Amino acid sequence: MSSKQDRLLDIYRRLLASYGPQGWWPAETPFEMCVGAILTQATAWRNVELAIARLKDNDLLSPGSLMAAGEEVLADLIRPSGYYRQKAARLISLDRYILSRGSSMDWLKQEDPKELRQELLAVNGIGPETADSILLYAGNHPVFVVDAYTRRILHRLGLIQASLDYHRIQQLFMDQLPKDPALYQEYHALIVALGKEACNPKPRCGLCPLRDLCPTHIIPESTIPQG
DNA sequence: ATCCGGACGA
DNA sequence: TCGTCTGGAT
Repeated sequence: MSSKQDRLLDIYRRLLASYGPQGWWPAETPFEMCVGAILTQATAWRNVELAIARLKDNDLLSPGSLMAAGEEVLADLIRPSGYYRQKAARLISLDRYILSRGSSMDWLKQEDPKELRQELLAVNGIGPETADSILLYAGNHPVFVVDAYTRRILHRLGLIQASLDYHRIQQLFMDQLPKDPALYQEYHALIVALGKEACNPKPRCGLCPLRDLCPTHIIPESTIPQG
């Protein structure tokens, strides 16, 4: 029987059964993963793919190459991913940091994730979600990634207040789930799948595999909370 | 018009 | 806490 303790694991099993393994992160190298993490900030992945393809065409997906290209060239290439001036500056900050640590990027998997997190957060353009994404998907560290979908979905499921902060939402997952990076990688990806397919800002509960355990879908439409 | 796999500065 | 950054898809 499922108690309150393993509800998140139960939700995970349902999402996996409905959507299948997502196989995240879609990148060929750790460096490409980090670049994607910056480019996808508040941006649909579809647009990020265009930007990454353009970088790849110009051989700019290796450490050092972004800095060498220069901010303006970079901005022009990543234009389809939006926020292109900000993100060009952020990619250069990222590249500088990676060069300072070693371009093989082995350190990302080998060093203490708590120390790495502090360093990442000190880089311009890397906030909590981006830092944790890099730790989880490029470093294979057991750090759960929280994004806007995660907060919205948990709130609609009645599991948290909409105002609960990043760290506490992260703790909720990490307290209830085994510290397994493969599990965290798949779970976050499945949450994003649910957020895209069904749990939109205007929820499409008819498509939702969790609707039978969600209090939101039985509320009349006019009173559905918009948070 | 609305919404995207946020972060930063005021 | 809020305004801003920006293009692309629906």
